[in-house]
Amino acid sequence: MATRDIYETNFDEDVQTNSSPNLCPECDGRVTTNSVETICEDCGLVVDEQQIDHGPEWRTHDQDQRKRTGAPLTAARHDRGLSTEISHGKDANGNELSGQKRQRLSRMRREQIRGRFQSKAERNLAHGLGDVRRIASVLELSDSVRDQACQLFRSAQNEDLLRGRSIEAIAAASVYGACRCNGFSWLLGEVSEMSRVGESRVTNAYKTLNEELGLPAQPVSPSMFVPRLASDLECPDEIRQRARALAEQAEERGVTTGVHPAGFAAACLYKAGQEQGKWVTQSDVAETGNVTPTTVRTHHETLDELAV
DNA sequence: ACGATTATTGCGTTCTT
DNA sequence: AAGAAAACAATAATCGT
Repeated sequence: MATRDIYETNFDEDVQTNSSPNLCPECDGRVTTNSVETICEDCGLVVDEQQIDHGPEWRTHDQDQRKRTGAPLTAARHDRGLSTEISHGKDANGNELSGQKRQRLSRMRREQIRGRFQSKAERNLAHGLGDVRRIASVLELSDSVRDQACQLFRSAQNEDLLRGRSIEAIAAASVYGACRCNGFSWLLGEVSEMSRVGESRVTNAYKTLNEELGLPAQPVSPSMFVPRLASDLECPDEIRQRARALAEQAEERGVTTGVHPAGFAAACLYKAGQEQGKWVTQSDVAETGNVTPTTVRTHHETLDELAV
């Protein structure tokens, strides 16, 4: 049951939009398509961007599934890596084999290795996608974002990014990456809390994910964080919108780089409240934003300077 | 509760080996 | 190229009003 669940996919109309041109419109150079975007090899121009839609990989995976013949291998491979090797050339007594038998043995060896490899990969995949789905449901992400996270995990596995890392770390990083690419305000620490691995592992995993896959990820901005804090505080719409405007102004002037988005968003909500007569205290917004009143004060000052 | 001052943490850079 | 370390910015803690 879990298996069926894992292999479900959204094969909607948005998958087959990859009618990417073969030549770069700028310099007529060759273009290559990686898992995220299509770029020109000569000038580096991004010809086509995919929104973390790794549809083609589904297809190849499906083809692999169909190509594999014989009984289901799933439950059959519990060898824990202690696997059988089929040797070359000689039989068990060291005698030479006939050509026909050598051919058969060669074929068997090929099949066995292939089956072993696939079962390992699929175990990882099933485990990882399970984690992805679990974390995504805890964070109450939409199905489309969750599926993007699943695609990210598949890409990570295809790119051989799992070796040396734990599956759960990659899974959490995939979820976080999907959040970042869709403008969600979950922080890495919050996502990693949902997994059973340390935050540093998830950080590492996300870092390599970002580098190797070239995610179109944008940093969590304070303005993105305002709605979340506002709903936690049950804030009036008017103040929320004003706070968001404040945050966007500050971002445009470039004073929010490097600051904790929650801290700055909290300061914006505080200032918006002040403008409408007192609404909440510094410590209140600070608490819901998981920052200290000191941080709120600091950013409140910079907001005041901006308004002058 | 807010403001000011000091302490701590985290993180990108730089310097070594 | 990988690791250590000095330096800086952001955040937290503490105290005073």
